[in-house]
Amino acid sequence: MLDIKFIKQNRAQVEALLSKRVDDLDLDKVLDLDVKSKKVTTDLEKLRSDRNQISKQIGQLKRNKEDSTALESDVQKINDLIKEQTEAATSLKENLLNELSKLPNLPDPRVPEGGKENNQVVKTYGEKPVFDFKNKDHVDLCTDLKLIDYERGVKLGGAGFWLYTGVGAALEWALLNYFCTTHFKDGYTFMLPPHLLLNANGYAAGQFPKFAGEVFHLKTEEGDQERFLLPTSETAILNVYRDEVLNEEDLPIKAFAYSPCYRSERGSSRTEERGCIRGHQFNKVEMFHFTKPEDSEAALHELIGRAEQLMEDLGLHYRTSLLAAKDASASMAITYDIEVWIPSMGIYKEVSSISLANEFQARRAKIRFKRKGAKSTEFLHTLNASGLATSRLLPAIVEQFQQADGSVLVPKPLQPWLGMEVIKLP
RNA sequence: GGAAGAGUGGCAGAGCUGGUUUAAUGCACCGGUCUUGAAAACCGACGUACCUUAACGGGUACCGGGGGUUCGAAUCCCUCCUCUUCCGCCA
Repeated sequence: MLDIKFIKQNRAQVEALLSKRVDDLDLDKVLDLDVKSKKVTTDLEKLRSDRNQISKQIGQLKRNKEDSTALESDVQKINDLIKEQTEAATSLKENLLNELSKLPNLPDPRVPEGGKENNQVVKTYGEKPVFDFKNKDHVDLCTDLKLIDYERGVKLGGAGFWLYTGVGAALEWALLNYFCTTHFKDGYTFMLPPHLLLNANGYAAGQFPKFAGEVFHLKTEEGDQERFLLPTSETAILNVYRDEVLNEEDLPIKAFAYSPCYRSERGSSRTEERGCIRGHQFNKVEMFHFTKPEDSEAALHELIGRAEQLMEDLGLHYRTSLLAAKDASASMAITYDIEVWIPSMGIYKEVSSISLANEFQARRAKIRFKRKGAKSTEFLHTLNASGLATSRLLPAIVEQFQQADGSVLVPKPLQPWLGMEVIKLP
């Protein structure tokens, strides 16, 4: 969420930046609501102040056994006004918050305008494999090698689910293990969060109300708190410190988590995304930083470097792009995507998204920190990066490393886990 | 699942028969005096958010969350959440 004060004081700048990602930008609405809301609030506080004062006088009169009925009826009148004003103030504040949370984050000046077509490739690693035989797509490869059972997966979970079996399950697990071990060794705090999150966490992360349709909601019995299945562990990690004030020396906090990601993906299934390119459940290791504002730029580069290193260790051909304003998530100031080459599709598919939110997420989740000796608190900066999403890597690995005889070479770092260098046809 | 108890400022802990308590007191932290320095002692400051003011300052809200009673709620009532202890069930 943006700071209404900042919008007020830097209107021209905010308009220039936001128009990169919003077409019909109209700041008048929020600014107007803010003025009205402040006016009503000030009036209301004055009334309350009056009431508090008179009530004290009543207390004094009562203690002295004197008559206070005149004052009591005065307060009664004030209370009627307070009731009216409270309703007005509440509704104005709600509207303001509502309008304010519709605004996306201010894009970083480096971010190109417009949509996808303006994404800038900033790095390419490796080369597209050239096959001197008829290469298969990952669905055929996974089926022939008995890595994934698509049909029985659908039997279990319905469309959009698959079942890892045998070496396939081991390969997926090896990837997750490799990533988690790497982050753990590098001093990141390992977190295994609950997969069912309270709705409050969805609001703080900005998923709700806008993207409420994209997650699985859990119907609960009356009286229970509403929960949803996490769409990414980013939602969980961000909320770990929700409503807290951290000390300067606690920062930076570098954490990572593994969880399946559950997404409803309504209306987004496409034939070219068969197999496990897009499903309702996929595995992802997520890195997260909470930093002081002055340290967030360095953290962004650390995260990009880490995600790229994992790709390079696996030997996969990929590219890194700086996303254009409209292609990136609205809460982020700047986002880089790492995309892996899927030979059968002839395109690159996202396996990591590395983003800097600045204080946008922290403001919404109320995560602050206090500098040593400082009087007041500041919002900290948050960054997140997949490191990495495995369910798209497995298809990339089998496709990029397939051999003429139908076997697949296992990337070096995974060989110890699997106990094999080649996955052969059964 | 059943029963009982409890949730107060960084921590501990009063207040909880409603109104001089603006949330006492202690500890911690911070500033100062003293000291060669430190400790001790003493003095002072010491929550968060928002509104208002050029500034000093003033105001409002917050005692787990929400709602209610009242002129007035940390204090009374309702409800939800969390924790502790005991019983039951259980991977």
